[in-house]
Amino acid sequence: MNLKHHLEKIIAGRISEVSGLTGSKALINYAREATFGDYQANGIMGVAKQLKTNPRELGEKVLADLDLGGIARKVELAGPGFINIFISPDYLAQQLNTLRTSAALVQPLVAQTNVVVDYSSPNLAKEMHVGHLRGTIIGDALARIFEYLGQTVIRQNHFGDWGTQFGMLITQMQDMQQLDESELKKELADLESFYRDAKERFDADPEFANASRENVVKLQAGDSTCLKLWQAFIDISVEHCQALYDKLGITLRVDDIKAESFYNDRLAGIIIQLDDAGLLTESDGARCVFLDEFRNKDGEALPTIVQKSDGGYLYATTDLAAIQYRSKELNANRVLYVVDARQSLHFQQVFRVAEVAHFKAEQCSLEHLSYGTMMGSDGKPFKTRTGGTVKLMDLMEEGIARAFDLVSEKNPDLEESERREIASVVGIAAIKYFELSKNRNSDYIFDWDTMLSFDGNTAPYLLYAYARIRSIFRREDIVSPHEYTILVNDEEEQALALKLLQFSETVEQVSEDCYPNQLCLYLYELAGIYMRFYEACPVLKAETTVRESRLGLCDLTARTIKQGLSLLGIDTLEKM
RNA sequence: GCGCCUGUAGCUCAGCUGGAUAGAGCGCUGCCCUCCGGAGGCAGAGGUCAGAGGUUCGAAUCCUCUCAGGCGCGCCA
Repeated sequence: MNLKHHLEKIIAGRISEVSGLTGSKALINYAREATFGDYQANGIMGVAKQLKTNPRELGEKVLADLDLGGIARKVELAGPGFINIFISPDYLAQQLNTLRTSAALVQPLVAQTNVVVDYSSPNLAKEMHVGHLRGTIIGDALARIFEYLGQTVIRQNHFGDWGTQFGMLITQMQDMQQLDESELKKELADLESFYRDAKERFDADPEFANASRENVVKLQAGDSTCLKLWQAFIDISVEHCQALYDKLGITLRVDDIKAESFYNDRLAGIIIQLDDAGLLTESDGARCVFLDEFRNKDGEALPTIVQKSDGGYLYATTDLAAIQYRSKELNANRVLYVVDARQSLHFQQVFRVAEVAHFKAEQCSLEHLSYGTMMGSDGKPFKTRTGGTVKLMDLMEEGIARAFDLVSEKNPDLEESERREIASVVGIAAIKYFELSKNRNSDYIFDWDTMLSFDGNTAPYLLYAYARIRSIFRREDIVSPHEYTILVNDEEEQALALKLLQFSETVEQVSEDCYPNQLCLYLYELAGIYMRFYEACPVLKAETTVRESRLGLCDLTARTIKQGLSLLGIDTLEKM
């Protein structure tokens, strides 16, 4: 039940009736203070203005025959024309008892859509580094959320596997043609240094550089030797990535890979279609699309280059082919590009070209979900002490090691193996949650101490809150909390009940505007409200009926935290 | 030069389509409590929301300009 939407519908309908204006909005929002109720409608003032009438009078009329069907215990007009809605405890209890017995905490959305999520998309030439962390984690959380809401999610890992640097890598590999598979794997164990070596030779040795350029051409022309070497390299690189995804708890699989090379044989067709549509212009030998809305510094048209003067294609071409594939073949309703903010101009151009060229269906929405950069404590992009990029695998291992120290300090009596297990969950959770809890638009400062803190909006705090609730149910005399009937009386019970009911509102909201930090905030607030409830309302000491009701609230809280974290791609622990 | 993003408490960050007295955590000050696992609860101090105009009954939020930082801007991806 999405109470917010429900109230919006009823009250907006009432406003329309009274005002005679169709499409009036109630503008339901959470009330900021308890004295203003639980929800408030802010739409009266705007409508009154339109009608040039007194907002209080209009409010009175709206309230006159308003029937919320037992949802509210009190509805009042306040201030210049707010409608404050106080939710009835009986209604909360009734809703929670329905929720308690249902398998899912959130009902699937009525509309069934195909959602393509393009995320992670590292360059296979190199090892994944911290720059890939944020997009990978945010994209994965969004994919999970859409799936949970019953949408058909199509993950697309748009690997970079076809750029010019592969010529260089192939040349480097040519020295190893006689190696068998396991020996080759050993050579490629550290992709980073393999790449570095190749680059060094490329820069120092003209013969090597020439061979590399030739290899690019050969590769793209389908030369079998080059293709074989390329494929061997890609296979190993994909394995590296998959190991990383598994460790990080990312749902991407080999089947989700639609690398750049996948679109290779469609690129010529893209050019032809653009040409047929009369959109192509040749400029300095390159083939470009010029659109009016994009202009450069001198007010001149800004090109989207789709074919280089040497005949090669660019990533704009590949992205156009991908749009066509996703819209026309995958039948996407939404395509979400979880890609960092620096590419925003590129996407604006490509999306617009795709639209003008009809590469996408009318109702297919292309959305660039951009995100900011990870900074070090100095406020500059996050680097190693020596100024290099931080490998993702190293980062995860450091997180786990730090979590292990922390667990060992807090709980030294646990077996080491158990502490290791806890550490691997806490360390990964801390990193992921830290990324997700921030508004994706802003740059943020990476800080181990904050993300591993047990205070504040962090993974350890939530994991601890969860484990603590669960510990109640390990008592022998508590068998099946799902059976308990929930009663809602005390103020703290009401607050908790309402918050629990709002889980679906939050998840649905995130599916609309794709800000997972809203879900993090919800979980943090839920845990806080629960703590206040637990502080004020004795559970185990209460009389049977109340005790069981409160156990029911505890159980529902635990389930909600677990489900919420799971949507963010974070595991929970029964003990920690 | 043009464009995009960012600027909120000492620090790290929230603040949803404009709504009532701008919030949280850390740090600082004080208080309380022990049904689970104190990795707890409550309260206080701390803000010209970068600055200046404007729109509005109402602006951190929308518009314009200025300042500061980050990023992008024809054949890399």
